[in-house]
Amino acid sequence: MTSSPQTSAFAHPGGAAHAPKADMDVMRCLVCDIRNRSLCNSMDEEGLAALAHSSRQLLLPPGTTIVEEGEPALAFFNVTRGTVKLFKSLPDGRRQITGFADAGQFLGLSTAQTYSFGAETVDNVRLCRFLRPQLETLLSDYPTFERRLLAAVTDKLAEAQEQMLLLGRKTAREKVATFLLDRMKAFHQTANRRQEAENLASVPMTRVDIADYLGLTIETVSRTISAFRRSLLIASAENHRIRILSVATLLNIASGQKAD
Amino acid sequence: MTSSPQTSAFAHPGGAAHAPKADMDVMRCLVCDIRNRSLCNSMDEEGLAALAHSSRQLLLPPGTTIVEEGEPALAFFNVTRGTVKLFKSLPDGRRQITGFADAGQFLGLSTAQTYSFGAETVDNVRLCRFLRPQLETLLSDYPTFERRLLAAVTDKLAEAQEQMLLLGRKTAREKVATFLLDRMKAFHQTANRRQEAENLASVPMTRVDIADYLGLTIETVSRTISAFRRSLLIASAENHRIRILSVATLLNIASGQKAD
DNA sequence: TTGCAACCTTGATTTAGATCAAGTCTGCCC
DNA sequence: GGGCAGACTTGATCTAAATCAAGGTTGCAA
Repeated sequence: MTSSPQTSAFAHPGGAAHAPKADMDVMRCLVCDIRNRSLCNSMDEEGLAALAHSSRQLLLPPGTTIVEEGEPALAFFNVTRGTVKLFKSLPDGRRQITGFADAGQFLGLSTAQTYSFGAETVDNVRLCRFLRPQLETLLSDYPTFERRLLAAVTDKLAEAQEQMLLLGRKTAREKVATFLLDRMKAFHQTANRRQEAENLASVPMTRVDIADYLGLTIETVSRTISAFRRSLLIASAENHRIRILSVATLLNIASGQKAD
Repeated sequence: MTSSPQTSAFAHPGGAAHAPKADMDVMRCLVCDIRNRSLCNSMDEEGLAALAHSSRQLLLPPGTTIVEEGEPALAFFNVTRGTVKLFKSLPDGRRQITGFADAGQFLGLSTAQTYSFGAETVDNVRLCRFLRPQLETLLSDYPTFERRLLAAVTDKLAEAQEQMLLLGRKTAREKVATFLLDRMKAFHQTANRRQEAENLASVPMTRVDIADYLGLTIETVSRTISAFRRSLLIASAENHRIRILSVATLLNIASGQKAD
């Protein structure tokens, strides 16, 4: 059910950017291309230098374990490229993906000693790792950063509630329609040139991941996507993308009005 | 599906405690019996006075609307007695209860202009209402309070992820077992005398609410509880309580090991 | 003390989605 | 360019939980 983890964010020193330490490091956050869509947009220039100083950048291939369920919660992460999946599992292996963190999203918060969830890269991922003590210093030193994090966690909670509505009360058809629209929104938010993103959804994850995210089986996901394609609501595009041909119809389906 | 709201937390001035304003109000938080199990335990004596000053206490009967989906997010609440249900709905009336807030829990956070969820009392509820500007002042003036809120929201997010696992991947039997154990934990945390709470779960909500919380129908909830009762895993107790006769077995069931 | 409304339980039947079972497609390594 | 592995699709069948359909309980109000 889970693709086999190949490496870990901790046992992967080679993954860190091997740029000349001193000078480059002060600049990293200042020149970050997705800074404005992340937590880091709460920082002034001095704060950005502090962020760069408090974190290390990691480059990870697909299938890499970032966080392991039950392991000590040592770090906090900010995704700056690619997509990460977060999940929880039952002892017998059943798995629920609780969310996908795309560029600009954070992960790894925990008040417990250990992580209550796992996290793994979906594709090639770049992220900034903050060790806990350093994160806490940042929160204390930069109140605007802390306020921004509070807002970000509040948003994540609202997202989680939306996903509970999906998991508990939506049909397979409604779930898949919602998912495709969400992936379109995610692509809009991370794509650099807006034009090319028009009506495109980024779907770098496998059917297994989609099924584990929507509380379905891979067969049901596949059948439902095929049905949408047959109805000309969507079409395949290159690079793990899907083109949404009728946003309006999909919106209707996603919210329970059964238009086809 | 929803019990008809009778009143609202805003159109209910009579619900506020009608104690002599000045003196009593400074004391309210200082003498609060569940303070230590809530956000407010982050405050020193001066902070408690500020809390009392920034909030109003409300007493609300069962079925009262506290927060309405889509309405302006004007206030933040701290439950100090009773149980509140939080939910989201689809246009056709399908509903998902995303959580129950018992005494000591907060509700009403939002970064948007409007609430993305509804909230309604389950039984007789006492809560403290903070208007937004006043909450923001508190967060700025009392960094320990803000840090405590961040931790509380982080915990809520972890809870939400656990609930997604339940909704997406657990069977009806596993869902109900998990629910009963959670209600036992909730009762332990809010009961004043620990002894009497031993193995008791507080279940003030109806079957409709339980079904909407677990993503099931009322019939399935009823049948599953009946089956547990027949297997002597649980027994009814007075006052909307259920006695858990075998915590260990229920724990096994809840986590997917199918012991009966 | 009776009547009613809200809530809950139990049984019979149906069904959406799971499971079981073949294929097909894609890209990649030799 | 042939073979193979991993990912995806499609069809046939099964089943857990939904739906449909009665009743039974409880507590309150007249």
